[in-house]
Amino acid sequence: MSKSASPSPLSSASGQAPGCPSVPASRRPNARERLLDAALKLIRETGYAATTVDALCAEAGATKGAFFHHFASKDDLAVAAAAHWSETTGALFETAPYHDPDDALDRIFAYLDFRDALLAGTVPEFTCFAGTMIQEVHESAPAIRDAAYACVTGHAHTLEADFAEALALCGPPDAPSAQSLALHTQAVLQGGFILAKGAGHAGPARESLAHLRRYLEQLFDRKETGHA
Amino acid sequence: MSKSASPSPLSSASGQAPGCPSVPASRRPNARERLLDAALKLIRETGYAATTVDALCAEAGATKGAFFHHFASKDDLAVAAAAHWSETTGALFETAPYHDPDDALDRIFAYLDFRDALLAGTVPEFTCFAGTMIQEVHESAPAIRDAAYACVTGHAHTLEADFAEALALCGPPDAPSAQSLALHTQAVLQGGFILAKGAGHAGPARESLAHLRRYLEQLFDRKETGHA
DNA sequence: TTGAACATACCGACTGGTTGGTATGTTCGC
DNA sequence: GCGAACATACCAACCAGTCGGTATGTTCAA
Repeated sequence: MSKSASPSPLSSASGQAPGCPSVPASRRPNARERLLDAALKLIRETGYAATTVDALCAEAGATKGAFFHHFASKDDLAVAAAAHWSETTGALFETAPYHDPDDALDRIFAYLDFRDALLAGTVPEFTCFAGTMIQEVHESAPAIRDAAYACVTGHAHTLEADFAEALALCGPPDAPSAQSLALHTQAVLQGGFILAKGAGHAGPARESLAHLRRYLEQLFDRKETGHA
Repeated sequence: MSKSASPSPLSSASGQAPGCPSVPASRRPNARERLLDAALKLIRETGYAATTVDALCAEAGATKGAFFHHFASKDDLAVAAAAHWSETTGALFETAPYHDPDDALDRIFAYLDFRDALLAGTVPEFTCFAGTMIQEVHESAPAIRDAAYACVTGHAHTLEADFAEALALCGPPDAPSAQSLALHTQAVLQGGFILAKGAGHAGPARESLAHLRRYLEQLFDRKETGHA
């Protein structure tokens, strides 16, 4: 995907240590959910291979027994976490206000504004879980790679209708396809995330997003509108 | 960076098993060099954390003793491998023919052609060693992250002069900086690599490169030239 | 020219801590 | 009292890193 997170909605895994007496661990949202949230957090911070099952359990306030009760293996958790990521970010994007404008092109630029606004907080908070996993396991764990890539293409797909509509209204005759544009949008975001990780801040991601905005403004011959 | 590799020049690590009688291991390019080549290959295939020192040694036809004779730690090798990557790809790009055209903008489009031509072979052969490492270690190993990010920015820097010249000749009045354009170029490449890893082939990377070309054509008001 | 002193490059068995995964309970809602 | 949801104890494989040793120079004083 490329779905990134605003600090709050996606950083929900509690770091509560096992043994904390206030709330019995088994009474909080079930261990499966907590383990999935922990996976999103830790894997975005340190990558898949470097995230151990023990660390996942500690972060989630669960035990190994709970882990292997819900997931057949670490890889199995990764696949489930990809689905979890799609759900979480899917909800975030579905209810976001960038769908409001009547004009398709306005919605696209509003989407870019929204993505820019998500570039807040620390690097692991706004970068993409799916992109991180794809890069790490693409050769070694096809099941995880496919699940993570489906997050990306799935999210890109939600942009296609707007691109198609904008293309029909004011696209140039030799325009690329809506699908290609939607995927390129995600590629720019993913690339921006990598540079942001290298730089240690969102700066490069913001700049690439601005270039993408300019590209689309030129492509659709819209020179104003954007506020970013 | 974002330097990627043509199959041949960057896939040089020999997989010769230890004990192969034809050429005594100690007579081939020294163990340090072989270990660095092995690092480029294996880390691009399976990532940094999942690449073990033993696997590196096996790939290089070296022993653990040789490994820790030349490198203080696995992290130390990663930093050295980043420098090695910069040297290897630096030589590839320096001697590439895209510098030939007299016009700066022509050189930029020739660079894009060259990058497109590098998108051959298998995914691990054309993707970027530096980008892979940045994503994995950005939070956990600052020294490696910085070394890898320096590969990217260093390569981007080699494009800045051409962008500056093109900007001066035919850039729009409100154009972005040469530095920002050079960095965005790398972001698009990196993002394309991630999608390519997810898809299992270079297709998405090629498409994003085509979008980048179109962006630059529009920005510099050059509608022909490109062949891609 | 020789040979002691030192340096570099490499070898591979070993270690102690870690890892993913298992085996065997316990708890509790129904 | 039964099965899902956990917990605890444990294990074999694996991992990065160590260490004593060898082979092959290089340096330089006698």
